[in-house]
Amino acid sequence: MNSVKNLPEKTIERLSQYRRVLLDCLRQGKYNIYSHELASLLHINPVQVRRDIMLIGHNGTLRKGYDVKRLSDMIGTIIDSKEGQKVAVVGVGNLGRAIMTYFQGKRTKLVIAAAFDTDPAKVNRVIAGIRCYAASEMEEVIRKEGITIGVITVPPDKAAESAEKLVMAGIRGILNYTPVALNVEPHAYLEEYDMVTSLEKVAFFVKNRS
Amino acid sequence: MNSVKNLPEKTIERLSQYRRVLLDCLRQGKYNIYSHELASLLHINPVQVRRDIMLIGHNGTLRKGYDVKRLSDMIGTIIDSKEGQKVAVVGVGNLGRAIMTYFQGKRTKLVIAAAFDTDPAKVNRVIAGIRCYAASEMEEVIRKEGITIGVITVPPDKAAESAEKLVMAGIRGILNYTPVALNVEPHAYLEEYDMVTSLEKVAFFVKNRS
DNA sequence: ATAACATTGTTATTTTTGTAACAAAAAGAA
DNA sequence: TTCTTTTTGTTACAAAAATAACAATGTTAT
Repeated sequence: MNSVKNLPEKTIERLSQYRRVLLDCLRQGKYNIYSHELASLLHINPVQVRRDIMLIGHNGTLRKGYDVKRLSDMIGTIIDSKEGQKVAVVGVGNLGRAIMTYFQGKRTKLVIAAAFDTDPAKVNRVIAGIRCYAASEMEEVIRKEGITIGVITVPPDKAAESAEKLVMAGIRGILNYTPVALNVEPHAYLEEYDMVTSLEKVAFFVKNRS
Repeated sequence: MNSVKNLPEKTIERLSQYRRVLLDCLRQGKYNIYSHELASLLHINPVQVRRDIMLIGHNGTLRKGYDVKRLSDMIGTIIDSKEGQKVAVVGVGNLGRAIMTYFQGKRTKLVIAAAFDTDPAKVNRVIAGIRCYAASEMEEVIRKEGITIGVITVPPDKAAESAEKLVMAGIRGILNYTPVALNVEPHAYLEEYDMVTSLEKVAFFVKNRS
């Protein structure tokens, strides 16, 4: 079977990036775009762009490139859920707030619906447009709101506990920003990102450049 | 040639993660670790762990695993620079502060030495232990301090300008957290990370799970 | 002492990802 | 019209990454 479910992981990442660029284009009144333009905006190869677009079953127009609106809609049908998905941010520290602020009114299909923290100064307040609940209410709120994705931005020592609570609440996907490897399989899809690793990687390549 | 410079990119990322786990082990008084333990802590395959460790020319002891201290030191010789490297954070918003706080006193070989912002309320103050300078002083401070790496955490519309300034100041590596693809080649090594893409990826896999 | 086991180190194989090559066809030039 | 150029769509190839297979060998059990 060659359906959308089998798209390569890297292609999914790039689709998200293509759409970001495409939405910028629309804002600027640009209605067509060539594969090589998309490619150079993202520092990748034009062939890869065409290949990705082929894989999702879209097609462009010879010598006119891709219709920006149509392509971005098409990407939407691939990566968005029809009814949208709700996201919870667990941990309203600097990083949590960064994400909440960043998403404010950005996507309609991926909405941050709740934040959780243990700090009484934050609980029951609205931060960056998002209601902050007590961590103890997590299961209840997640179920009631139908939240499917959790973003963990708590301090490292609270990470495992937060993940466990999310899983208990029936969460389906977790994006973990703490440097603690979580164990949530097979209940939830897990994506981990560690800023230190990224920075150390940059440092390594800086050091080893001729 | 099969030197350290030719290590696969993914291996570099994993080395950073191995070290993180190894340092945790040391703190907990665990002095030996098996490849399968390291692997399960990072959700990867034990063979990959052994292979990575082989590639850096380290070796363990049969049936005793790897010496935690020796291995973590060895990883240090690969990914750290002997004299260390200094990092600047450009943009002291929520995300910038998250990174500054996070690094406070963590690594000795990778030190955040300065932050930059345009907000007068932040300039010339010390935030999370780091001196915040005016953006206009960027070139001067970076050269004077010998800063080699820049982390960009400004709002999207300031991203290109910030990158340009960093390059002008002779920066060698950039970690870009804004959703704007920068063009800094061939002056600096560039690593980009977009939180929206990560979240959309999680959303996609949540949606497409059986 | 011998057998069974556990674990590393390494080579071989498979899978995934990226790139090159090129046919097809529309647009413009001669 | 016919030729050249440009750009897509697709297949073929190459590179990178991950996994499997297995030899080597020390350890424990019998």
